[in-house]
Amino acid sequence: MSVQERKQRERADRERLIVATARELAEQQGWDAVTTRRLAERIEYSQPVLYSHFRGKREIIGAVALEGASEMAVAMRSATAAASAPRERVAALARAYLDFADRNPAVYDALFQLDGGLTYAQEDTPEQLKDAFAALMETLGEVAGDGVEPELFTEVFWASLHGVATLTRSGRLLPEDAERRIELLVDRLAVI
Amino acid sequence: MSVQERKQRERADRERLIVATARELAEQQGWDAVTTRRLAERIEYSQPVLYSHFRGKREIIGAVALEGASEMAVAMRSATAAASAPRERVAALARAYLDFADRNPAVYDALFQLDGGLTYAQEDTPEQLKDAFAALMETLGEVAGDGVEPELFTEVFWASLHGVATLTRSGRLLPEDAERRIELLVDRLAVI
DNA sequence: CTCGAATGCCTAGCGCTGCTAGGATCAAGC
DNA sequence: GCTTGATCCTAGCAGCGCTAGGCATTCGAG
Repeated sequence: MSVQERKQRERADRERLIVATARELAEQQGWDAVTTRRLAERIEYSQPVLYSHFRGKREIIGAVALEGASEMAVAMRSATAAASAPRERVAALARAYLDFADRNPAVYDALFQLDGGLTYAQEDTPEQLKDAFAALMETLGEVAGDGVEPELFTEVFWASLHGVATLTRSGRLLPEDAERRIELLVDRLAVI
Repeated sequence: MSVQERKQRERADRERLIVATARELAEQQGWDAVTTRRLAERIEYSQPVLYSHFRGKREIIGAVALEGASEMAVAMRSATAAASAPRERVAALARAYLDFADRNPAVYDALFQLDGGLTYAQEDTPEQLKDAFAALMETLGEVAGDGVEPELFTEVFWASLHGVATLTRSGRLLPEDAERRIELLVDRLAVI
């Protein structure tokens, strides 16, 4: 039995290596540079090995996305934990969100721009994604305002942050006014 | 001279044909299906002809984007012209924006998701893009609220709409609550 | 201990992509 | 009538995601 266990462990290790390497490569040179050939070379296996772990490139993106969702949830919760007043918590959340997108563009793309084969906003949505949304809602739910469902409010706030994040990174918004945009969003959307 | 003029005219016609065909193909089957081979076949010329008009696929996407920007500006202006009260104008604008994104997903991608080699928010930004932003600002500038620059407010509102548009289309937001999201955004962001 | 079965991995290759070099064809100008 | 230049095509390059097929190695049964 011990031999089988070792093999399973090694296989799991290799799978983690694939995901970590894909992520690293994507952060360094963008997702376009993450080709199955380059990825295989970096993990020092042949291409077909990738397909014994994942159905294809899409699933590898999905794996990076799930990893990123967990990290993002942690980042947002720890940012909001430090603030006590609701308004400051929301601002801290918004900053944490945009900061994560800024520091981990490839992970952010895997999560919200690319097709990682994941389902969102459904029952079979992966736990990591549900939890990241839950992390948003924990802070945003209490500033939704009367008669507005926390879910709906969270979606709208999230969409706004997402718009700012993506338009900024693609050069469609200039980064200079980032902080002022956050302030405006928080002040207008959140009901204190 | 007349011969040369005819040739120039034919060349311009062919360029329009390329852009129109690329757009059509993208709307029908997505941008991934717009390959230089397929595009060349549809316009009944060989591949290299495309490169005598555009530097590459990216520039073709950019051309579709510029065309789309003009149409979007028209759509937004005609939608807001019908409404008299500021609040209704803003709501009409938001609906027109999201409606355009919904009806012309490939064009919207060319404009705001893909790399069409265009510059945004700069001096050398193409007129069509500046004008589309101007169309937004015409309506949004008057509900920015005291002490908030119309430009900044327009950017934030636009980013929010963009977030809703992209997250909805990629299945990350469910389309059912679309109208309620619009109402919430308008009510909270716009200062009447 | 031996031998067939199963596993793990690699080489090679398919059909596709964006893009380009080089040659054929045809019209314009002297 | 010949040359020159523009126009367009065929053919091909390197790289892409993905997979078929075969070679070792390891495992389990006799």
